[in-house]
Amino acid sequence: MDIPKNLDGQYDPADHEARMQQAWQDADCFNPDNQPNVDSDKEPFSMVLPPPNVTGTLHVGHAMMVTVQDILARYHRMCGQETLWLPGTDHAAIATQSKVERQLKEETGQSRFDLGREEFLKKVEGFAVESHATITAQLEKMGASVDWSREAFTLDEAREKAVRTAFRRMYEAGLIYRGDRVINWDPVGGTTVSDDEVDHVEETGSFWTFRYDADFPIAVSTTRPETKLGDTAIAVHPDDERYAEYVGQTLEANFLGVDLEIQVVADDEIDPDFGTGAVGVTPAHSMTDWDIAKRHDLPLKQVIGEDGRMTAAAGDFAGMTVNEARKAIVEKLDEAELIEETEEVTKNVGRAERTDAIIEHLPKKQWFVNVSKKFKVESSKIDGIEAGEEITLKELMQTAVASGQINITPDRFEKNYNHWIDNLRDWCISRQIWYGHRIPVWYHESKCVPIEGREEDVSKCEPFIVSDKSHDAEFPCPHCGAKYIQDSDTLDTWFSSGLWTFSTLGWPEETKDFKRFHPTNMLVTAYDIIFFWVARMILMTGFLLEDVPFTDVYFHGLVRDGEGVKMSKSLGNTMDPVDVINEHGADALRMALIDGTTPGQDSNISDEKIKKFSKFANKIWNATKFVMMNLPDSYTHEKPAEITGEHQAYLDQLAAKVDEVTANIDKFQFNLAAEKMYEYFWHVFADEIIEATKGQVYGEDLDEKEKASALFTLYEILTTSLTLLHPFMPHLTETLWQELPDTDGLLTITTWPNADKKTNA
RNA sequence: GGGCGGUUAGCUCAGCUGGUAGAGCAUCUCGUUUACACCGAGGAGGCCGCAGGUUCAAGUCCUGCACCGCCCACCA
Repeated sequence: MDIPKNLDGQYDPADHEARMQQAWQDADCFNPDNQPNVDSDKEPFSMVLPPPNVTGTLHVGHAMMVTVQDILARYHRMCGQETLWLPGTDHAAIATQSKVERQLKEETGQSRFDLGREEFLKKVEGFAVESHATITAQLEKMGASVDWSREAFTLDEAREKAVRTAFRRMYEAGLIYRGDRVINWDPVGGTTVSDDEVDHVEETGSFWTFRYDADFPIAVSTTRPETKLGDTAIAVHPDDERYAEYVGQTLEANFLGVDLEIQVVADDEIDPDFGTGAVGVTPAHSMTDWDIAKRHDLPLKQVIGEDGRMTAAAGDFAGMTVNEARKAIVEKLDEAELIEETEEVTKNVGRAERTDAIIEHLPKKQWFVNVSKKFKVESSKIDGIEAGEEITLKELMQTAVASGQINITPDRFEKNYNHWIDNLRDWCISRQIWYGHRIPVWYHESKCVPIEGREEDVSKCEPFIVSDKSHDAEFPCPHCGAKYIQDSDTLDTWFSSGLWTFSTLGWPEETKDFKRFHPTNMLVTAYDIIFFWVARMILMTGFLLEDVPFTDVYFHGLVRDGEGVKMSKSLGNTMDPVDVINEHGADALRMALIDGTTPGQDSNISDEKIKKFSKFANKIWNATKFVMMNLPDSYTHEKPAEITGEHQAYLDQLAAKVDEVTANIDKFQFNLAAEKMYEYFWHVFADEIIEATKGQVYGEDLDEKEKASALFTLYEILTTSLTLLHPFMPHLTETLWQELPDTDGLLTITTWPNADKKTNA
C-alpha cells in the first residue's frame, strides 16, 4: 500500500496547527452552548482564564498556565461534560498606566498631567487595544480551547457594573470605609499602593543612636533620622526600670531648631534589649508607630510630603528631599555632639513593585476594606459557616479553605495562605491613578467642601453618595442644585479581578451562565499571585455570594530558562511562545512545559526539551502513517471474531494505560500522564508492538485471521493513544484523526476512552 | 526572625499511597530493515546532600544538620 498522500514526509506543525484551530472555531465546539458531545448526566466543568495584563505580550509562564488549563478543558470536554473556559484580559491599572507614562515620557517628554485625564486615558486605552490583539492571537496560537464568545475585560461595561455593585454592598455592610491611616506612598507613581505591591530589598545603612537635644534624658535609635522630626512620643517597655520615672510625662525637646513635645508611654510591644530600649514614635511615617499612637492616643505630625520632600513642619529642613534632610540632620547632630553611636546595619527598604521608587509611609485619607470587622452571613453556601453567623472576612477566607471546600494543589501552599491572612491588615483599595474603575462615590460639593458665598439649604442633601448606578462624573443634587462630584481616585486593580469568576458570568444579574457555571471548578495560576488574587477572589466571593469562587486551585511553578535562570528582558533569556511555536509547533511547546514538572515547582524550559517533543510528534506522525499504509482501502474498525492471545495482551496493556493516564489527570499529575504516554507510544507501541506485527500485516504467506487481529489491534491502540494525547498535543492528534479512515467528526469532541467509568466526572 | 522548596547518572529533571534506581541531552559500540536517521539494537555511567531512627524492606516515612533558592515580617 502507498504512503497516504497527506502524511508524506515529516510532520511540519506549521502546515496543520492553524488549520486545526480553524476547524475547531468553525465547529464552535468550545462554546458550551454548541458543544455536541454533552452528557446531560454529568456536571458541567468551568474555569476562567486568569486574565493576562494588557501591558504587552504573553511569555512562557503564561504558556504554562494556558497549557495546564487547556489539558483540563479538553479532557473534561471529551469526558462529555459541558465545558466552559472563559477568556479575558485585565486592565492592570498601575502596571498599564505606568508603562504608558514611561512611553509618553520617552517619546514626548510629557507627563500624564501635561495631557490631562481624558487625553491620557485615550492613550492608555489605545495601548490596551493593541496589547489585547497580540494576546488573543497568542492564545489562539497555543491552541487554547477558550470560548471567545464570552470574552470579558476587567474594565468593560458589564464588569464596571459588577464592581460598583460590589463596592456598594460592601460599603453598606460597613466593610468598606474611608479613613485616615498611614499608607504606602509611591512618590514616583504618585499613588498609594497596597502592602502586597511593596517589595522589600535588603540594603545597608547606618543606625544612629542620638538625643533630640543635649538636655534630653533619653536616647533613641533610628535608621531614618529625618522622620524623627515627626516624633510625638517615646515608647518603652512597661517593666523597663531605666525609664519608669518618665512614663506618663510629656517632655519638651528642641530637635535642631524644631520644637517637639514628646509623651513617654509604656507599651508591651517594645523590646527593652534592642537599641536603647526606648523608641522614638513617629505616628505619621511608620505603620507600627501608627499602631502605637492609636493605642495611646498620640498626636500625629507629618514631616514628609507626597512629593518626597520635607514639609513646613520640618523647620530648617523643609523643602529638602528625604535623602538631603537625612544627610543634613546627621551632620548637624554630629556637630552638636548628640550622636552617641553609629552602627552599620542591613535594613529592608520597601520599593514600589512597578516604579521601583522607595516607599514613603504617609498619613492619608483612603478607602479600605476592613478585614477584621464582623458581618452577618445571610445564607451561607460555605462549608463551616452557618447562616446567620457573624464572621470577619479573615475568618471567612480561612474557613473556605480549612473546611476542604476549596482544595489547593500542592497543599503546602495552604500554610502560606493561612499565614498571610493571619498577618493581614485592612486592604487599601484606592489609588491616585487614572486608569481603572473610578471609585463609585460622589461627594456633595457644598456639604463636603463648603463653598464660600453659597447659602443653599443643604439639610436634605447627603454628604456623599455611594452608587451602583451609572452616573456622570458630576451630576446635580436634586435638593439644592449644587453638584455631586465623583471621587477622583480609582480602585486597586485586584478589586475588579477579585470578582472575575462571577463578573464574567453576568453577575449581578442572575444569568443562566451564572447559575450553571458558578462556582467554577478550577483555578489554575502561578503561585506568585496567591495573595494578590486567589485570596482576594475568596474574600470577594465569600462576602458577595456567600460562596466559594472555585473548588480546586492548581498552582504551577515559575518557568526559567534552560540553565535555571529566571527569565528577564535585561538578561535577554526570555522566550516568546510564538517564536517557539513557529519553529517547533505549539504541541511540542506544551509537552515541553509539562514534562518533568510538578505542581508548584519552578521548572526550566530549554530548546533541548522542546526538540524532544517535536521529535515525538514526528514519531506519532510516522507510526500513524505506518498503520494507515497497511490498512485496506475501505477499512472499517470492527472487532474481528478472533483476537490472538498476543494481541489481546497488547489490548489489555492499553486498557491499563488508559486507566493510569486518566487517574494521573484526575490527580493533576500532568507530568506523569505525559511521560507515560511518551514512553508507551514510543517504546511500547512503536518499538515493540509495531515491530512485532510487521511480519503479520505485510509480506508473503500471511495468516489472514492473524492479520485482521493485528490490524484491529494496531488501529485500536493508535486511535486510543491519539485520544489520550489530545489534551496534551491537540493539533497533531486532530490532524491525524482527520486522516484516519474510520473516525467520526472532530477528535476534540470524541469521547474519552473510559469516560463511562468515571462517576463524578 | 518565622515559613516553604530543592539537594537522584556529566547536564536538566521525573520517581503517585515505602519492595532490589528512570527519561531527555551528552558519551561509547553496531546497524543505509520498504513508518520514522527527528531512526533502530546494545553499552557505560548513581554510597538518591550528611548523620541518626522506624521497618523484614527507605530515594520514598520520622528527627537533626549542611548548602542553594524562594516567600512572609519595616527590631525602632
